[in-house]
Amino acid sequence: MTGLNKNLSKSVLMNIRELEKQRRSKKFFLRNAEYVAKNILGDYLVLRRFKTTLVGKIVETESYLGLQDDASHSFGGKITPRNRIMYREGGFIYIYLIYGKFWCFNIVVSKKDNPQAVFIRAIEPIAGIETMKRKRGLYRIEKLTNGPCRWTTAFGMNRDFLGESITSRNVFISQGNSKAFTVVRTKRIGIEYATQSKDLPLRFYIQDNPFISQK
DNA sequence: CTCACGATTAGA
DNA sequence: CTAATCGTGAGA
Repeated sequence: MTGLNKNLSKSVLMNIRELEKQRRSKKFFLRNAEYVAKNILGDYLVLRRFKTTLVGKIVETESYLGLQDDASHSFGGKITPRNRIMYREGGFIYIYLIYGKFWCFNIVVSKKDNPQAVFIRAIEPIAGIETMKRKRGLYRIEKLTNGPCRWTTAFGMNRDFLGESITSRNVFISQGNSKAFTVVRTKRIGIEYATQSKDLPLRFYIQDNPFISQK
């Protein structure tokens, strides 16, 4: 816990201008899903709304490769009203409801008609923590954002964000100021239905980060 | 129109 | 371990 508190207080020193200066460009999201998933670890997800700004460090991601990946919603070129956004060029939000109550947040990446996505599985809370606690109805920080639908709840992410840009003034990714960590690579979680691709090592996380999702 | 189910979570 | 909970997508 001591180490965690130290990290948090250090990060809070960042201000919004600093974050804006390092904002990831549209061009960055034209890269493939593996590249983006790996390289946004340590980056900051920034959500500005009304008076509060929520910031979280991205600590766990998965890549979904699209056409050839039977775990992906766009496998085999499938197009539905829900996943249509995946077929646009990278830089948009693909968010969907799961189990009737949770929201899964993805960033569409790669070029138009190459429907790849990066799934953000966990973040470390950095700023706006009181708001996150309130939205989660939970006051212990350890379980605030350590899961794909826990952090989206903490950030108030929902269907309103479907198709929105991830490079806008109010919603963006800011390049991390330190990449001094080890990246662990494993197979993806919760995709047992995918017979061919389920064991591909497409999940990435920051080693020893306390906010990695529990299996 | 019907109906099975999910890139999860909380709670027993 | 299981229930929760509803939009989505496939099929009739």
